[in-house]
Amino acid sequence: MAEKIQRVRGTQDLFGDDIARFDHVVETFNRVRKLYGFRRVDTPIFEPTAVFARSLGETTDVVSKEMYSFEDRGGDSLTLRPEFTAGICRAYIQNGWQQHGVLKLAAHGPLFRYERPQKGRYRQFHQLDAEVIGAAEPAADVEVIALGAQLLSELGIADKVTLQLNTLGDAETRAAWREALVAHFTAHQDALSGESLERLAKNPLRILDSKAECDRPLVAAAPGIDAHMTSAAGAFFEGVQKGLQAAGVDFVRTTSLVRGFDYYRHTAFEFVTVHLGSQGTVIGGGRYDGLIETMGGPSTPAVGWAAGIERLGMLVAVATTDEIDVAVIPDAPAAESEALAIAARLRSQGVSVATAYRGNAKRRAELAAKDDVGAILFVRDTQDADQKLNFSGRKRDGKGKDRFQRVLSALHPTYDAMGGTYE
RNA sequence: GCGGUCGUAGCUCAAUUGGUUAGAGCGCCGGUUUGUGGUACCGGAGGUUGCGGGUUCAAUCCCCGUCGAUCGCCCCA
Repeated sequence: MAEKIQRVRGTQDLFGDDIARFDHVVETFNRVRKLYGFRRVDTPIFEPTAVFARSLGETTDVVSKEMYSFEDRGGDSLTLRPEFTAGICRAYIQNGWQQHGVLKLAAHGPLFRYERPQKGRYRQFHQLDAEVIGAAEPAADVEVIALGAQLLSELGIADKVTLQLNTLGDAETRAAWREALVAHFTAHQDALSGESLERLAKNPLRILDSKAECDRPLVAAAPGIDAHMTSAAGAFFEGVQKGLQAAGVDFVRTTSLVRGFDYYRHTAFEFVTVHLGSQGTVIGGGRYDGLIETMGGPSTPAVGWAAGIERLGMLVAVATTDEIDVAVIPDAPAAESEALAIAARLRSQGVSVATAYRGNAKRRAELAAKDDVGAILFVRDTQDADQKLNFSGRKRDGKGKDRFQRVLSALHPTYDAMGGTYE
């Protein structure tokens, strides 16, 4: 045998229970987003590298180290999308979607990041995405967050997840707060962990969610954003909080919740769980009023979130596999073609049918049992109409009579008699 | 990128301080049995113990490397 080829590191082959969970999450998302009027959008899986490089800032580590970038045959630098937002913004700008006024968009699909895989973190992973583009009002933040909350609720995992909420203020607030943080941590830099010392130079806000024990007291003593908040930014955050309360969405103010990039303004939020180890964020989002302008578009306010499908899938109860209504089994080889005709008839009438390709009736009944079908319809090789069909309910779930009647009414009228058992 | 743990039939796992021919269940294939409510019987195939090197009379077991999985760190758009 030739050498085995294995899947690329950090990718997954989804099947069975895994893909059932995956589908359940996506289907639930599609149902819920329609309740909020979010329209589907689908943008390319790869884009010019500039789409992501420009949105993130050319020099950041994520751009240089964590993107799947390559040259195509024409020599252009392309990148497999590491996020939805930048591609959607590119589409918004390119297609002039301002014409639609406030746009509420939903997307889902694969994303790619070159990272060390761990639980709930893959190199090809999948997200749900929701964005409101063109609205500067707190009500937009409230609506996207409420959408996320209802999604979690309908997935049956709301009790496992907490909404953490914070504000990064407007540009003025953020700059003043950042300056105060740098001053504070610089004054105590000999007490900082080595990692936080690096953050102090590169990304001081990130010190706030440091996991190092020695940083705790310094973080606790760090200046909060509230003292530096402009009245406009304070009013905005107040509006978001009031709106969430009105919408019945519980949240916890989490002053350590920050974002790494400059285009983020005002609201930042994450739905987090303690059930998935260190990769506990299942939905993360915020307001990014500065992004579209940074990418060369008109100054456009926007807010949105993305959710990890794999992570949500790990939290949901096992979705039941697609149940088959009935297995049609010929009792003898001579009844095979009649069984096929009956199966075709039932399927055309909306009854799902399992058929086996080989084996005697006993064997096929065993296979049907293994596949968890709801009932078995035996087809006998006989001219006696009363003995032709035998229906046997298999499951004690109280739906036996219903299955029997569905099968009976879906059969061709020439089958006017059927023996057997059902509940 | 850094550190810990792990890697044995298709799957889940065994195998005495390093010791003979690496086992079981499930699954798969074949047969028997004759009909069906998650459970019958008999048999069979299937492994270079992730891969490569080293130590040893002898390695699934010890050492090094590598690939992969997993947990944490870094990062997190």
